[in-house]
Amino acid sequence: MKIAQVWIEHPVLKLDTPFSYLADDCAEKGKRVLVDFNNHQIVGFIEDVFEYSGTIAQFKLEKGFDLKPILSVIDENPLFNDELFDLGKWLAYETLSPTISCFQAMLPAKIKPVNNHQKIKMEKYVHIIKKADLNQLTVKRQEAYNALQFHGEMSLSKWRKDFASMGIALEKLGLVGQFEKEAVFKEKDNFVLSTDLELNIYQKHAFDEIKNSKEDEVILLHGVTGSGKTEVYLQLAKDVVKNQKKQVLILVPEISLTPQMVERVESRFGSSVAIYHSGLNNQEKYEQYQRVALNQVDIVVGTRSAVFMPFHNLGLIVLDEEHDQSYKQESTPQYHCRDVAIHRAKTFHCKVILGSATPSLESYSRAYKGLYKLITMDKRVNENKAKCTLVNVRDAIKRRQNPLLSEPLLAALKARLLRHEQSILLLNRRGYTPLVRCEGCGKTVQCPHCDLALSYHRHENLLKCHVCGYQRPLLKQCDCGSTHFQFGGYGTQRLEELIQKEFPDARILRMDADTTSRKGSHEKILNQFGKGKADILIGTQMIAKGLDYEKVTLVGILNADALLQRSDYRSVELTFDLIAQAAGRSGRGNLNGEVIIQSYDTDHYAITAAASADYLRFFKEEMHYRHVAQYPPYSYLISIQFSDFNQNRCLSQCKNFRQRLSQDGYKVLGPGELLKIKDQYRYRLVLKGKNLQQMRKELWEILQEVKKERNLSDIKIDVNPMNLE
DNA sequence: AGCACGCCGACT
DNA sequence: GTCGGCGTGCTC
Repeated sequence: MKIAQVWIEHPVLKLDTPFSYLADDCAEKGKRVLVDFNNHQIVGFIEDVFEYSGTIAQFKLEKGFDLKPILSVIDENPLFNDELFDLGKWLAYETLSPTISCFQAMLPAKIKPVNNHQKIKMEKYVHIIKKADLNQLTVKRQEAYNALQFHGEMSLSKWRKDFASMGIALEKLGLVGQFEKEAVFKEKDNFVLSTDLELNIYQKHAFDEIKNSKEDEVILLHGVTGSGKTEVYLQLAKDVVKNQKKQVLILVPEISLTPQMVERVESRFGSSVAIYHSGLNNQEKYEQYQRVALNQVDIVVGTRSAVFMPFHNLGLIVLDEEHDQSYKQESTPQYHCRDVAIHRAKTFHCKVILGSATPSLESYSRAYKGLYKLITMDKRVNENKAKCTLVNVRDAIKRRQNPLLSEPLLAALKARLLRHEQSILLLNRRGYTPLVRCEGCGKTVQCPHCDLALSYHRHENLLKCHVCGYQRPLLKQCDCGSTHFQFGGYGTQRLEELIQKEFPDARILRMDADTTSRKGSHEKILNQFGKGKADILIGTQMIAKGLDYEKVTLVGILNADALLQRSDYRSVELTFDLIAQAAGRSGRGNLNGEVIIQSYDTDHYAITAAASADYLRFFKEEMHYRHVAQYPPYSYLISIQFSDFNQNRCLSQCKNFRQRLSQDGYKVLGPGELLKIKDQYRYRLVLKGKNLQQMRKELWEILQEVKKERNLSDIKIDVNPMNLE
């Protein structure tokens, strides 16, 4: 008899092990199955199938549990080949997360091995089921019959449209029958194809260097904003597709997968492109996934999860804006897209290009050490550079100017309005005011579920928690009896109001989590701005990246050092990235750009280096601090976070866990108390050491033991966490 | 996480 | 007598 090892999605998967079921011949590695588990029908994923020579009774004697049969095998063909299967197993160990969660993350929603699996959309088709004697048909019916015979099959809708009543007649005669088929992606055919742009000498140099590099090399392409990296990617991609007959994967952050970008790739490669991003619905994602699985596309452009596409023969991976935070998945499995890309490239023996104007310190230091090949492009294509002005907010306040809109910024805005040019203002805080304080008792209004202040949103007259989403109306009276509240700080809503007051005629668009909550509203706002329907775009960090509008000649960064005040070891790097990226939005066209940076601290190297677009200076300064504190890239971190509504249990389990760690070759920081979120108390340990493999191995072994215990607080592991706030 | 099993209190 | 309270333990 055959026994299948099946991964299931169930809380007992805390012990990350597959369960055994009695299998039939259809059962095969990589297929989904329906099984009975504790009187529940659930979906599982087959790890492997093996022959067992004994009986069920003998099996029970040997292993101590009964064997139930697989109820049904869901898939006709395995969802994974060996490469993808191994990738999933590798990912589970790499991120120390449940194997089934990795398989789930790798597949589009329609075919995830989850319990409430979805229906795949079917479409009706017609084909000939009985050969006709043409002489017995009218001329019109013959036409319809011949057309169908020529095509073999036709979608029912096209059949009905083209041959209406004749079609129905043929069906009634029993000559033509309907059948169902999976809906497939309808290819567009109206591509406006364009040819390659001519590369300048810097682009040509980069192109040649990459083309001539070793087969499985990782290349860091450090190119300033506007240096024309995309054109280099596209021409390399074309080379791989045309000359090597292999596929290319281009990964981009969510935010930069704009219609402009899609258009650009499609104009080069036409219908052989698959686009994969969060804007697609589940059916569309499934269709794109199938196109890749069936080897129908040469190029995939997609966000993080596209790194798991079922390629057959991958020839190149491009990871654009490689420093971008959105490449890290913040829910289980907490993988970094870059790590997966590099791992897959190794199995396919293909090159990886990491591109960025502000590379992550990890990547740049590896390139610096020679582990990656470093290629630099430091000239903008249009050769002009934005003029950068630093405004010290302290001085502005002394001169009785508005701390949010200093005189130089107001003057610059006014000038753009007069010249009909556009401006972008970045304020990394949404809402009206981030703080509401009672004047009677002096308390700030807190979220009842989190250790955080509620933000005031004036349009809806609501107080909102930006972490858990809790909201309530602003009460007229505080518990202490006072009816006076003080509104502190500035959010994007208040900024919008302020600017409208200053410039009553200006057309303003605001883009933040509040105005983009509905699907597609993001694109809508950008589209309007792109078409020149607004003069000023106000937004949070979501407007800092990727936008490329010719008419934008002013970028204002209003609270440049807000991020610096965070305690996180990465906050300086984030500040630099944000400012450098935002500044890169100005003067993309032929007009000269200007950037105004307002900050309390105008001497901090993250701000001055970003203002002068000096990555290397920033890199050296920041590496010095990382070295002193032994933070990445000088060490590796693993965060172990405990959360529980019971504070004592949470803390004691955290402490217990710490006891188990040998601290051999690494340090343990903590338990550190984190802010309460959604009524969950949180404590965290952080491992810090140079030997990641060894830390991971020990942690894996401890987790195997710990997870056998009952009444466990929730444990979340993050290998190489991107933030430690 | 569910859900059965089990052993004690107050009810038609 | 028995209905049901929720502590405990198990799931191929």
